[in-house]
Amino acid sequence: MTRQKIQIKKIDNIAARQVTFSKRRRGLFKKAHELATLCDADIALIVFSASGKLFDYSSSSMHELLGRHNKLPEVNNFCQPQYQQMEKSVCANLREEFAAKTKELRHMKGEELQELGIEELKKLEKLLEIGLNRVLETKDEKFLKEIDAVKEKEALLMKENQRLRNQVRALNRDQQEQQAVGVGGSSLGSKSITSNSSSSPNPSSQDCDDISLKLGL
Amino acid sequence: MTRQKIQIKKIDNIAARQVTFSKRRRGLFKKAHELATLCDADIALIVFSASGKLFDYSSSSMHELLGRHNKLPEVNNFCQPQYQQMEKSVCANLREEFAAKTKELRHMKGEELQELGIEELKKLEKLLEIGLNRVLETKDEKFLKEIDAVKEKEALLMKENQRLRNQVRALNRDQQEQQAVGVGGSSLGSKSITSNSSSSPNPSSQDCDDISLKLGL
DNA sequence: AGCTATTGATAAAC
DNA sequence: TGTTTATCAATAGCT
Repeated sequence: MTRQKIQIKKIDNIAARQVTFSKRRRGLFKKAHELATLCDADIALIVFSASGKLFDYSSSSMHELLGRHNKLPEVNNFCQPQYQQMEKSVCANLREEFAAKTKELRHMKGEELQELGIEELKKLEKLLEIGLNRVLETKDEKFLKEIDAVKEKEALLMKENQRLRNQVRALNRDQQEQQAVGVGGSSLGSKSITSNSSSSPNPSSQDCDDISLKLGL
Repeated sequence: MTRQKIQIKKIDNIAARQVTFSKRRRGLFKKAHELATLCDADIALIVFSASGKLFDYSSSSMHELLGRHNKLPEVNNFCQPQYQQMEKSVCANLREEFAAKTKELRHMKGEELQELGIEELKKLEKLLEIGLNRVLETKDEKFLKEIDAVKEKEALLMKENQRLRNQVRALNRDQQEQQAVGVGGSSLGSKSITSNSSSSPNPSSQDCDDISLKLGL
């Protein structure tokens, strides 16, 4: 990948393969460590060289348990026990972390505080205040968003109302003109529209009032 | 590592941390695969995100075994003894609960709040207020206890001081009486006591001042 | 999610 | 293996 790009396929030359293995293995472990550190992730990494030699890395909490791999280096009957061991240790470790997390959560809920010292309580207080503030901020944001959404709806409704009002006015005008000309015949459709508009003489302003009321809460 | 070099330590910004996690995780898996392919190595890689989500990679031979992570226990019951399956399902459950607890804790710390609705945020707010109040109460209790303890100590010290003062006064009186009678001989011990008391003419009130100062902070 | 300027990783050489 | 160097790859900060 320098001097020249290489293809990702098994390296034929044995010596070159070993060299590359060493170098890339280091790089891989470094990357694993960086990811674990930067992103607070738990990582377990096991590498067997082609000759069967074992290398492993595990971040933080898993380290102790997975470290047992090193106690049985060559004797390892390969992959299966390795994996099972890893699974077990991950599980055991998970239990531990679970217990720790549960306790932390209880503390944050104000339970079992007696076991804490004053300094720990002060830290907890700060943590809770930060959390509370963030919650309040987020809640406000959500409220504002909702208000915006309602306002947008309001604008649309007012537009639509205006359109309808104009339509009604136009129809009324048409009808009056027809009556003025003395043409008595009228369709059932236009009749119903007329009756609707007459039953609520000023529908537009009333709708607006309703909306403002809703927005006012 | 581009635009600007970064330090390898936990990324504070939550969104940035998630983005980096995604990017680097891909990179790590790619590197693992390349190493396995180029150098004919067997590699197992397990990554838990901070929120408890599992990602894994394994080369060739381990693939089958590690693939079982994601499958439900009842799906693969071929060669595996039952207890291992139980272990696995227990582990899977634990992982789920762990993830849930982690999320709850994050919410309490004010992280990843966008995914919550207003009602949930209100509940969270209440929870945090309750927790915070309890912490404040407990802290106050601890402070009061400590003050009581110090006060008790103060009382004991004052008592002891009184006793010592009386003793000193008695000894001084004795000495003066002896001198008045004209008996010049005096022991080395009484000499040292005399010199001590004379170097600090009013030891009792001074001690009291010190204690009040300490209590005053 | 996609784009670059940079940093980082590393193939080839010793 | 360790070091060096010329390149290629990964990715941090933006958008």
